[in-house]
Parts: sequence; C-alpha cells; structure tokens
Amino acid sequence: MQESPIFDFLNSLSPIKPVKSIHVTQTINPFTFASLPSVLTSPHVGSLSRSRFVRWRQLYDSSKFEFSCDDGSTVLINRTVENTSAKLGEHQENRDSRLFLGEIDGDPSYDISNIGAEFARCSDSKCSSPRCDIKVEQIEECSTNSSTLFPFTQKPFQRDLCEIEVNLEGLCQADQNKEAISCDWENLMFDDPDLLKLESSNYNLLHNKPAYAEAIFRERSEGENMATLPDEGIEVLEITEPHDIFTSSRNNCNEKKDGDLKEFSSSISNSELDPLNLIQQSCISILKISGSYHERRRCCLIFGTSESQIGHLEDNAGSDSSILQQSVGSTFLSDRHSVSTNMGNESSGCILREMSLHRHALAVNQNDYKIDKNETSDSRRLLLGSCSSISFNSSVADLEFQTNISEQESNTLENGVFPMEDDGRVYGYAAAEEINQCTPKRKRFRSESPRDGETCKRCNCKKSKCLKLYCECFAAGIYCMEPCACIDCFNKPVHIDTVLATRKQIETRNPLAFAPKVIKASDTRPESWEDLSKSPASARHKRGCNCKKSGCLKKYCECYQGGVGCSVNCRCERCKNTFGIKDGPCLTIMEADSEEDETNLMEKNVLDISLQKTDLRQNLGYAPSTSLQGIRQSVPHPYSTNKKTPTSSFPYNSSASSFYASQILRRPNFFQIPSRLDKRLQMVKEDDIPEFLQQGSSPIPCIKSVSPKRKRVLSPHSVGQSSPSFRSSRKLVLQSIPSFPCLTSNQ
DNA sequence: GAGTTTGAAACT
DNA sequence: CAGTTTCAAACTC
Repeated sequence: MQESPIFDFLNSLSPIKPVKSIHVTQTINPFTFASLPSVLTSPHVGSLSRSRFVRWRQLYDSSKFEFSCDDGSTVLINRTVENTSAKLGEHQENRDSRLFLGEIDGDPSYDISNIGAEFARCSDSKCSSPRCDIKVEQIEECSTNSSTLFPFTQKPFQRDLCEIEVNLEGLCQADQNKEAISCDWENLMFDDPDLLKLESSNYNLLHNKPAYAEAIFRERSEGENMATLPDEGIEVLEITEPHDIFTSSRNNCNEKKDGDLKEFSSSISNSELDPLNLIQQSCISILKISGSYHERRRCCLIFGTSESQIGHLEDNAGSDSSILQQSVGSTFLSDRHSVSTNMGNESSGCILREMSLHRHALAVNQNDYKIDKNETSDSRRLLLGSCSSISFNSSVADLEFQTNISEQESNTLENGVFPMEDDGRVYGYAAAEEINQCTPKRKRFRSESPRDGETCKRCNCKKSKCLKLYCECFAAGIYCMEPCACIDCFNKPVHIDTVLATRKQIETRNPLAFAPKVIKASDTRPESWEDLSKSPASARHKRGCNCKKSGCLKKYCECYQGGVGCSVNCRCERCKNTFGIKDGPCLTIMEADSEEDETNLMEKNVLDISLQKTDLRQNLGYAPSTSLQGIRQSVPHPYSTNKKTPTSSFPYNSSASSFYASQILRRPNFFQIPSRLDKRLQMVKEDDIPEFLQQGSSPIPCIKSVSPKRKRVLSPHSVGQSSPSFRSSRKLVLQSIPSFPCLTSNQ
C-alpha cells in the first residue's frame, strides 16, 4: 500500500517529511489507570464511582494524572499558563470545595485540562445531583506521521486527544424524573464567560499550526471509570447553540429546531482555530445537553494540527485539497449524534471555518441501531466522511437510533479481555502494536455469539487490514469496533486518512462498491414499506449472486443472506432461493391475481401490503410498482433481525420516507385495500421515476450492465433513464447512497 | 475451536 | 474480460 499511487499522492501532498514520532505508546487500561496512585490526594478520589469528578490525565509522557472532585466540589482551574509553578497535582480546596487543579508543568499545550475544570465547575454551579460526573482526559499526544508506526499511512498529523466524559446519570437517578432535572448546561457553561476563557492562544503561538477537531461520541465502556451506574436511557435530546464565549461564532450561529433537536452550526473565524477553542466549543456544544440525564456518554474530541495541511493549503491556496479536506473535515457519527467539523480551506490557509453539531444520525444499517437492549449497541460505530453530504431529518434519527451500552463490552470484560480504551477508534493514536489489540480470545467472536451482535457488524479480518470490501465493517462504511477480532485493523478513526483514501480508491474502481447490495424495486420509500410488510420485499441484490453449490439456500448467497430472491442478474446455478429463484416466473400483479387462489394467506397479505404500498405511493405522488417480488419473497426471512437485512440498510435515505410514511399512515383510509380494479389501475404508472432519479442527480455515474458473466450493477441513473413510462418490467433502483458520504463533497 | 466450504473481492 | 487467487464469512464437525 505504501507504494500505491494513492499513498504516493498523499505523500506528495505533504511538504513535511516524516519525522520520528515522539509518541510514546500508551496502553490505556482503565484498570491500570485506576490502580495508579492518585496524583491528587483529594479525599474525594476514592469515591469516583459515585461522585462527580473531573478527571484529567496526561499520558503522552507516560505520566498519568487524574483529578477528581466529589460531591459539592467545584473545580477551578488555574489558567495562568505562565504559572509554571502550578504543578500538576497541586490542589487546594477552599470552603466552597473548590478544587484547584493547576497547570501541567506550565505547558500551554496541555491547559486543555482547563476545559474539564470548567466543565466541572459548571456542573457544580447548578447541579445538585450527587452524581454528575464529568471527566476530561487528555489521552495522549501523538505525532503520528511515522511510517514506522503506521506503515500504511502517511499521517502527518499531530493530534491531541482529549476525552471528555459527562456522566449525568446521577442527575435523575434519584427521582427518575427527567423533567425534574434542571441541569441547564447552557447556563452552566457560560454563566461566567470570563472563566471559560482559556489561555488557548498559547497553543497557537506555540505550535503555529492550524487546527482541526474531531468529535466522537461513544458510550463509555463499563468499568472505564469505575462507575457502576446502570445503563439506560441513553439519549441526548438537545444540542444547542454555543454561548457568548464564542461571540464570533454565535453571530454566525444557525439554529434549526426540529422536534426536540436543535442543530447548530457555527462559524469559527481564523483566529479561533485554536484547538482549545475548537475543543472547547465542541465540548460545550456537546455538553449542552438537556433532556435525559441518564446519559452516560463519552465525547472524544480529537484536536490536532496538521503541518502538511498548512503547507498544502498555502501552496494551493484553496485549490485541490480534497484529500486533505477529507481528513480535515470529517464527520463522525455515532448513534444518535454526530459532531462534525467542517473545515474548509480558505485562501489564507485557514483550515477550520465551520464547526457544526449534528444530531442527525447517519447509519449504515438501520438494524445496527435497532432499539433493542439485547443488541450490541452501535453507538461506537462511526461513519466517516465529509460533512456536507450529510443531512437528515432528525426525527428519523429519533425513530431509528437509540443506543444502549454494549453488552458485548461487558461480556468481553467478563471474559477477561478488557476492551482496550478503546480499540483504536477513540484512542487510536497509539503505536501499531497497540492497535493490534486483537487477541486470539476474540477470534471468531461472531460465531461465539451469533445472535448477540447481529445488529452490529463485526469482522475477523486478518489480512485485509479491514481496508477491503472483504471486511464487513469497512464495506458497510463503519469503523471496526471493539467486538471485532480483526488484526492489523486500519479501519479506525485514527486511520481516517487511510480509510478514506482506500475507500476512494475502491470507489474509483466501483462507484457503487459501498452502495447497499440489496436494492429495492422502484420504491423510493422503503422504510414505509418495511414497516408495513416487515419483510424484505421488493428488493433484489444489485449485482446478483454467483452461487454454484449453495443453491442460494445458504448465507453464502448474498441474495439469500439479504433476504431477497435471485434475479436475472444472478448467475447462480441450481438456484433454490426461497425468496425467489432466478429462473422462476416473473410474476406481475395481473398474473398474481389469477393465481391468487393458489397463494397462501401469507402471500395474500404480502400482496395486500404491496398494494397498500401502491396506494401509498399514489398518495405520495409516486407511481405504483407491479413488482410482485413481495409475493415471491413472502417466506419469512430467517434473518429478519439479521444485520444484513437489506431493507433496513442505509437509513439515511429514510428521512423523507419516514416522514412520508408518518404522514400517510395518518390517513384514515390508509389500510383500506384497494379494489381489484383499483389495483390494476394503479399498475399503470409503475415506472414513474422518483424525482431525484429523473433529474439524474445521482453523483454516481451510470454503471452499465455487462455480460451475464460479469457482475452487474444497476445504478439509479441508468435505471431511470432506461425506464420509459408505462413499461412494465421490473425495475431495480438503487435507493441508498453510499455508506460513506461523498468524499469530494465537503467543501 | 478447528477445519472446511463457499463465493465475493481482488488480482493478474 | 476472463481466469485465478485471496479473503473472510458461513458452515460443519
């Protein structure tokens, strides 16, 4: 890979030659961490599991620091950077229980500990909860441009990783009344803007680098901080705009309220490229959460600098920088939340100009986010990509995403394999050896608990480094996560550059490589149908299978695995796919009517549903479909809860559909089954093309169908263009967008 | 858990 | 484009 053109290109972008990494490998083991002698001798340290605490630790130089404050304590940080005498560990408590954290050896680059202090202070100011835990951690600083550490990626970034964890659970634990919780973060955070004014400019002066910030939400792993709080009610209801402290940001703040969601995006001027500002704003925005305070969530903010970005941007003055922008402007999405930082490159070399917080969830697979406590949460699943391509209806996210603490994590813990903190996705700035956390014990995790994590992809890749489509995680557009048993995994946030570059390379080869494998027939509102039929009807594998021996009756067959019948696209032999065989009769509605007596009740139901869909589609102004795939697929899908259930893939095409569905479902006659005549009349317009297809708006170029021996892909565009009205053939429409947002659209 | 089978993906 | 190899999931024992 190092010799691949893409990496040559990447390397050529950076005028900065790799230097020896100063990184010191750190294995962050909470147990180890917990066992460290407390730097602070605060009497409250011992009650971490139940107390509010601010924890700050510095690991880059192998020193670990932890600050904690207990109930009633207020954390006050000394922001005087020059005060080198304020050594780490110094603290004092006054009568109002203020805990002085001090500086870390006066190094201005680490005064982000202030943030935690500020947060803690804010939390203290109004929260009366006995457990309002706030933890700020700087995990490490890592200059990861070393090809030694990362032989497959040129990673000229210096990053600091700051982890901020907010544990608000205790706030409503007492009375179980969320509404009673009045921890107004918005006020908490900014009731003293001056106090929040960090000495962050020193960082810029010191490093003279542009900065970028990334934010990652993830759930806290059990045991990470000794907390023993139950896992429940994880929900962030609101993200609000930033406070005055970011005055310039506020002026440009856009707030869009949608349901209980507020989305804000704020512009940050050049002078605010300070990573501290970034991180602060990010954190504050994230922390400005209201609603459920059963929240236990960790926000990881990765901020850093990129010298190569500077050079590149200066050299090119805002021209070609797609790759850099990909690495600069990234959106990490996790469960219900996403925090994205849009950092465009301005002529001045400015990297960051916008930071936005989205609560819009962007899922790869809806099933990954099923509301099911028994399922492994995918909250830690992160999607990569540029921000600009992401836009969702928050209500959809509300419907579709809810996460719970991963039981797998707990299981892993029980098995004695502690989930590293945390498998490189968040703490990925470690040396390569740390990345390879996979142990033999974790091998074949999937097979050990085949049902536990079916809503969550896990791979066991050994050779592909999870950077090929062999890897299910990578193919699905998600990071590998803790349950994965992959080896040498590069499909992690720390390798976002590599991931994106690889992805782009693959997409160059096949623009639809990351598109869902199963596409639905002329149905642009799949989510609605799914709700109705609960079956993966009206879908086909986009390429078809090529099974020779499995008879398309095993999950080797992608069609079968996807719960769809084989189609003319398949080259399978001796197809016996229970969802529809390749050479089976291509039924139409008319034919189905004549055969209705021969269908069983289930099939009739499916037909009715299909017709209801037709009706619905009419109501929506969309043409009905004649496809009777639903009939052919009426056999209950044995993997209905399977992660790969195709109809639930890529829900981010679902915002509109869900909306439409919700609207239509309110119609009193929605469930009225049309008369037979109506049914037939509704067949007429079957091939109306969704607007977005008619407009040829798909950025994906048409993929021509090739010889039957070759894999075939039908693109939306090609389908739309080749589908004249009133033609009654089956039509397959790729409905979903690739799992990764467009790589080049983050301007 | 180890080994085998299978077919997609990648490679030539 | 076709054949081959690689790969990891699915499957079997």
